[in-house]
Amino acid sequence: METQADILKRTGLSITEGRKQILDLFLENEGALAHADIEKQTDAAFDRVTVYRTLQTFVDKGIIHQIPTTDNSVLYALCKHNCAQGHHHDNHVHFICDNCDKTICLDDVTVPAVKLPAGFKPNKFAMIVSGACRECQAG
Amino acid sequence: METQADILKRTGLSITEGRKQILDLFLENEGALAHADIEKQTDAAFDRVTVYRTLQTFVDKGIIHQIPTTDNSVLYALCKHNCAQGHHHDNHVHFICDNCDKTICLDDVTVPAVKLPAGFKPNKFAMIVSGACRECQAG
DNA sequence: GTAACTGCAAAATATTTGCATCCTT
DNA sequence: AAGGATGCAAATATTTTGCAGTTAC
Repeated sequence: METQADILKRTGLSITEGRKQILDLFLENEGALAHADIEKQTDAAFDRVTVYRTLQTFVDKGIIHQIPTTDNSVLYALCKHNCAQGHHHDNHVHFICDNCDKTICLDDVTVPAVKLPAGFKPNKFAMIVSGACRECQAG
Repeated sequence: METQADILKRTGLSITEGRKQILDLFLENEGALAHADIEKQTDAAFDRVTVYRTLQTFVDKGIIHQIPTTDNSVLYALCKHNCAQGHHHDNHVHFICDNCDKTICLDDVTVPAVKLPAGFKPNKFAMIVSGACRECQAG
């Protein structure tokens, strides 16, 4: 399994305490993270601005990607498959739990095809399903 | 065809100049609108705050709905089918044009079914397709 | 006339930028 | 040592709230 340091090295980024910790959060979490989650889970050890810049850097390098949400908050999740720099392969379904509010990447569920009206040329597909996740369903 | 005044009357809202004009924008536009679009297209005739409150009121009344976008901006579009108050029926596909940036509700394209892993109980489905829209494709 | 709506001011929140300092390589 | 990364301050942008004045019904 690739560690945080491996990922940083592979993408040509300096290995710093902040990047390691933030990357760890993504590696440990099944769900997606918001900027606020990261501040909270790192106990505000890093400047708010550093978190912004780190997330932007990770997106640029193809380490994480932004997730579209129904409530228009900004969420990020690891790119589990091979995302080249600036070209994300993010064609899996995202699940948002109505109960615990977690956003989960269903990496194995690809977005189904859909037939568009004449004249539309599709390029990228995204799909968001909301409902009860495994934990909240079981509980 | 229902006019802006009809819609306001039907939903029990006072008919004011601002609401009529903002509603007109939605009725005239195929695409979805952002807060900034509305300010621009009304020549800032109304207070920024009024626009925020008007949009919120319309969402509450089921006249418009928020659209999830891949770049996490906030967009609104008319509810063309029957959206009861606080309960939107928004199960059609949204199309975002990579070229002209318009967001279009494909009302006739319903979100396709998808098979989720065991343990997930789906409730609502949303789908966003990006690419070239009719106009940008033709041109 | 009364309740609902609007505008203004201001607060709260979110994001970006510049620059000096510090850390990684 | 050099370039990149961080922290702080501050600028900018976005959204919310309170309240007084105005308008729709």
